Amino acid sequence: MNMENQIRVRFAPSPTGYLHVGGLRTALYNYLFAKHHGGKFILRIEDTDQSRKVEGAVENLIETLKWAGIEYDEGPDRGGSAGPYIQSQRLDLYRAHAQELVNQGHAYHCFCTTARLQEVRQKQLAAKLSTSYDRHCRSLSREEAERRIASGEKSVIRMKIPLDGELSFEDVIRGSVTISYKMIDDQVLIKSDGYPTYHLAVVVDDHLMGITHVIRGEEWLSSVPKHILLYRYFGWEAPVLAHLPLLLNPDKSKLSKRQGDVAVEDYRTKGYLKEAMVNFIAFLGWNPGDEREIFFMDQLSQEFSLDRVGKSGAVFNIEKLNWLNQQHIKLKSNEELARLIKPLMLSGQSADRDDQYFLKVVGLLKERLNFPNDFIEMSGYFFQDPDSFDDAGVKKYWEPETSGRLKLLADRFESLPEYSHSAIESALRQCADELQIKPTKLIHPARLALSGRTIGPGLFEMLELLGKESVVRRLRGAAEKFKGV
RNA sequence: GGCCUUAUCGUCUAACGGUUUAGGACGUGACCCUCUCAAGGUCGAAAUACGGGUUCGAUUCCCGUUAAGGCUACCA
Repeated sequence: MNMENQIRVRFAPSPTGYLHVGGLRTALYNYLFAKHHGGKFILRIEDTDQSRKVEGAVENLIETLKWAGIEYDEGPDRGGSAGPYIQSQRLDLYRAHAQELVNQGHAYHCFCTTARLQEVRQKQLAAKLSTSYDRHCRSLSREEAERRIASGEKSVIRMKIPLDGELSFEDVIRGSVTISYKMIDDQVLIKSDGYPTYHLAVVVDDHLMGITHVIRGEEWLSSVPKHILLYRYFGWEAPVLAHLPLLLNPDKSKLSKRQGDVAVEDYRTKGYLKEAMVNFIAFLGWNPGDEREIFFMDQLSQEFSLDRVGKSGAVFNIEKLNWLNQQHIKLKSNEELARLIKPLMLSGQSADRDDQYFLKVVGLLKERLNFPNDFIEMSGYFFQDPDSFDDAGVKKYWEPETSGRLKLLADRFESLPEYSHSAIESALRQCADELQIKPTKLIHPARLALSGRTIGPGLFEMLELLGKESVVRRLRGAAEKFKGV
């Protein structure tokens, strides 16, 4: 592979707290695109807004990406040849580049106060005009600007937008887009605190880091002209652009916290598998073009292509996520699933049983799990005798003769020379036969006696796994307990 | 308000002018399987926002309307 032509993409979140599911998708698409083309995926932290900085957010972001299996080749904690990967550590770079723009006449110092800016805006609003900076300082001479800076006056650096004309650019997903310069403000490049704005930093970094493709959310589409203009001012080649459709609430508004969880970690703590999450997120805006639905990360990277990314926003449909979660649980081996479940259990819940037994319980309950967590609530009776019995179940299944029947059944099981699934089943059916009742008259009460519930795995699998001793004990115990019913 | 973007079943989407009675999946309804619950299977209801063009032929191309979303900060 030719290094010159190697594809380099990046995910550039700002550390304002948690990783948003929309951010996860952006990261995922970038990652998949890089992997698919044998390129590099870079993580860059965009922390140029000091007021929005959140303690621990970077670590949290990194941790969540790693959980999802999105590994980056270069980033804050990994290093790389294009570092540093945190924008607050690159301030000199932005200032130097902004100065270059000033020197070339593509940008200028602006001394307008916040108060004046607000006043201008108020007037525009009152006159029902669209709000924009009135370019008050654009005509200041270099000499005057130098003088005011020297005298200690605060300023920002703004880029010059052409006064008329328009700019067209190509987006991989959206095709050709044209925006008139009249609609664009003389954007602030360097803020009065010396930090760059997003627009300057993103262009400088993407270029310096050799980014070939910018894949990001649609909310950036409108600011592309500013970026393209900056590339031109610097004499750089702009990367290929791809603006992803947004993720939506069920009511089609932009996905927000009010209508459900938006933090990836929330889904993680709820017990969604990373495989399900990745599979689901990948399909929000992309599909393989055929009818396959279940995908793992490596298949996704093999097949991912920007050509198959849609243009319209996608509702985050939790029902489908749930289904995918269930599918991925079923696809896990008992061993894998057990590894996920074990840490969730209280130490006493399964401590007295060996791993083989635990694994078998997992296997028996796997199909019934929507979340790994469900196992805890479902599996109690596999580890200790039930201490409560479903009232409605007792009422429904327990007849006056039932206790006697279960005692007989217990006797039969006890004397079974070989305690296997088929032996258990034929013993029970034979028993029912002798009692001249249908097997279900034994099956339902037996399940109740063994588990305290009316729902659960097949009775014979359960009986076998529980073992003769505890089955006999539980049958007799329940028979005694409910003999007066 | 202005600018930009988008528009196929409730939801995610397929169909890159004709192979389409618009396909699949989730959800939903019925049925089957069955010792319960799941799982699985079968069948069903369910969509091209609207109006104009272009074309022999439009879900697909163009225009308009409508609706939704994004942007409109010294936030990203």
